Amino acid sequence: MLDTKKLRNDYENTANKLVNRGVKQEILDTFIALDEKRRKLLVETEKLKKYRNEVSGAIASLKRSKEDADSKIKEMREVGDEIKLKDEQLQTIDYEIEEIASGLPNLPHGSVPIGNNEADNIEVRKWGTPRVVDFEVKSHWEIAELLDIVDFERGAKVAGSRFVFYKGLGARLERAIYNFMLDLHTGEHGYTEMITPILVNGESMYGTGQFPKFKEDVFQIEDRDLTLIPTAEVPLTNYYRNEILKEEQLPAYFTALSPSFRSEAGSAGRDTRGLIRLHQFNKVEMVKFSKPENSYDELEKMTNNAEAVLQKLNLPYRVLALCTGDMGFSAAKTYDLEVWIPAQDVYREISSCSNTEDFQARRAKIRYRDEATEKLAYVHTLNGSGLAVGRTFAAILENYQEADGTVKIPKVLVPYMGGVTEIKK
RNA sequence: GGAGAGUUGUCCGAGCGGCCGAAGGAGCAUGAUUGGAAAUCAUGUAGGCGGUGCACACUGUCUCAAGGGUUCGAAUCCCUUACUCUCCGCCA
Repeated sequence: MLDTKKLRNDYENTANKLVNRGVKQEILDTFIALDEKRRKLLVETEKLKKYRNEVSGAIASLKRSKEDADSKIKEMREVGDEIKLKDEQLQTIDYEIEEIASGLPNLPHGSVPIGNNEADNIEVRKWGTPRVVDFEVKSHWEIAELLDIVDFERGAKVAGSRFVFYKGLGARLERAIYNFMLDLHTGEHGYTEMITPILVNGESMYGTGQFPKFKEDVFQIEDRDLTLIPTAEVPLTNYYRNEILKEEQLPAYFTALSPSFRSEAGSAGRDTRGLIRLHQFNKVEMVKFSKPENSYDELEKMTNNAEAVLQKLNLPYRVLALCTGDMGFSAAKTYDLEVWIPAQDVYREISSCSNTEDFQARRAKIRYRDEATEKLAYVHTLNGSGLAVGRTFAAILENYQEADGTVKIPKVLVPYMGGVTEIKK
């Protein structure tokens, strides 16, 4: 949730930034008008309530001294009706305000490049050199089918399109990849491993910003307030929802492997083949809770943590700073990691690391007690993939393929593969 | 799934329809004491949304799981939902 006071107190500037992120000016104007209306009504209502409280007190003392209070009670009946009426009006306005406010995206950090779409993202750095080979590289799905380690057809039969079976050494490789990632983050980067609920309630989805705006992007359980998580960011960030943390608990680092479910509505025809865009995929997620003054350092560190995975796997990648037009709803700043996919001759997103500042914390009411000021303040929350496992699997197949389709296992994964050094036909 | 008990502040815990934003304790903060600490004593210690004010602040209102209801007035009575615990059933 945006701090809507910013809109009230610094309208010009804030509105500008929001318009840059695609919010319509009229919506903001409506918001301001409603906000003013609300405060006026609130003052009126509270005056009435004050009066009621005073008279109720008087009635109480009359009753105690056994005096007659009937006329006052009668009057208060009318005041009560009036209060009820105004409260209802207020509730309607509150609802309208909430509807607008909950749909407003986060404000970009000052360091975020201004731009409209992914073409305006800035490459921050590049790591590794794509391998030069003297044979025609195959796509990862060709390799996977050749080696019989991913079964796309039966995935479609059993569940539907965009679902797969990993099979044999394929399943083993997937498992090796995420165990490697988890060990790295817990062992060297200081994260606490979690296994989270995979179904969460609507309040959690609201807390991280998926609801109410992005309901059509997820799978929901019929007739129950349960949604399949689109990312472990949701349960991990909501872990501390409605809580007040002690300052010494910060920063807190969590990591979790989980399947992630995305309905991918609207992306029909894109990446229909292979492992890039599935309805269900594994992802190792990193989430941090930080004091506001440290959150941007934490973002850099988290991004480095994700990069470490790619470096140890020796997969070429680049880091992008997303521009204002390409960032997600909740983010104040985002770095995307893109891994080299040789068959398509492109870099493809494999991780996204964001600082949401207090945007999610405000929605999810995650605060801490600042010991210096003794005041409560919202924590900053960060999330990043460390990494998307399926896409890592695809990148390994493509970058480690031999002319005959054999795939060498990256050195760091061999122990996780029980000593297997290559997957061949 | 059935029956019962519960959910109060940072935590534990009391609470009669009005004098309850809420006893008591713990924790924390400040001060006294001490060479210093422990112990002891004293004082203070919720948040949301508004209003006035440059600000320190002052002030109104709301909040006792959530949402409704009864009432002049609800932590307290009624209803619904969620969660926790105990017993039974079922189950990996």
